[in-house]
Amino acid sequence: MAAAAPKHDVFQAIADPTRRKLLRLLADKELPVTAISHNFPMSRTAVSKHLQILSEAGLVQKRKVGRETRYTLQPDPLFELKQWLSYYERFWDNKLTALKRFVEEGNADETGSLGPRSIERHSTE
Amino acid sequence: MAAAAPKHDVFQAIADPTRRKLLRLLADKELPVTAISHNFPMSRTAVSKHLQILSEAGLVQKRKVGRETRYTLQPDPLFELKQWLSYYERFWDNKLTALKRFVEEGNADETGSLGPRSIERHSTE
DNA sequence: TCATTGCGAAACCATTTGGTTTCATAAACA
DNA sequence: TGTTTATGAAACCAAATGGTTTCGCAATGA
Repeated sequence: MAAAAPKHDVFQAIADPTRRKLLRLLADKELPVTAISHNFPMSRTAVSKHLQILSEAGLVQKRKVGRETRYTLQPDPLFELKQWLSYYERFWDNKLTALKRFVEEGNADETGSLGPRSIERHSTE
Repeated sequence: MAAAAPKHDVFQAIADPTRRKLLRLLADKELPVTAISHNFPMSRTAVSKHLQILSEAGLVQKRKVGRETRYTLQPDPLFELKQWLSYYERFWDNKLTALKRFVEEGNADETGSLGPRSIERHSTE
């Protein structure tokens, strides 16, 4: 047993926009590497390496079928993220009204890469 | 507008364990750099650079007080994380919760993720 | 059998990251 | 005034990251 500490954790795995896009892509479908790579502006090998990282973080499952390796989402590790995040929920619960307005104004980004300057700084002090 | 795209986004900012620890530390307290750095096994300068990255991601606020620079948590950008994560909740949620959310959201809308109403407390507390 | 397809491993490269030490400067204090 | 304190900027470094191209090999198919 004694599962060796994985080299890549969930936080690191989702830090890269390509890998976030991969997770979305594999959320419902099971796809082989080459098909996956057609969705990205980089080599198949590069995509394959991203898939490896996701695999090390436990975020995707691979299955060999003939000469193909098919990948699909394995969402369980994301629960750790959710737990981490839950600590901070109390903070925006307080500001719920402000955030609600923000979201309803349509500022939410849907690209998955999510532009940073997301929420304007209200000088709260 | 025209605000130059910040170099660091939330996903990248929280990828580093030191920075996650910083967020926790500053969650309730407002602290100056030197005091903060006492909590970490690295130089003050190194901590300062982490704080800069968090600042660029909008996750901390700095305030100059005399010769000190005091930092505190600015949790709003974490909401973006929650939004991203919400897409995957259906995978680990039980069917009842999923149905509940579906009903509460009225339906899948623009982001395909969540509207303000889905800000809900989770059992994690 | 032989060519093709799907894939990972390896070697390589440029850039980023996370750390260091040193230095300059502004604020506080004796 | 002169000294100490708090901090950021700069220069530097090793390692990690994200990409490439080349190669080998197993599975498929003509």
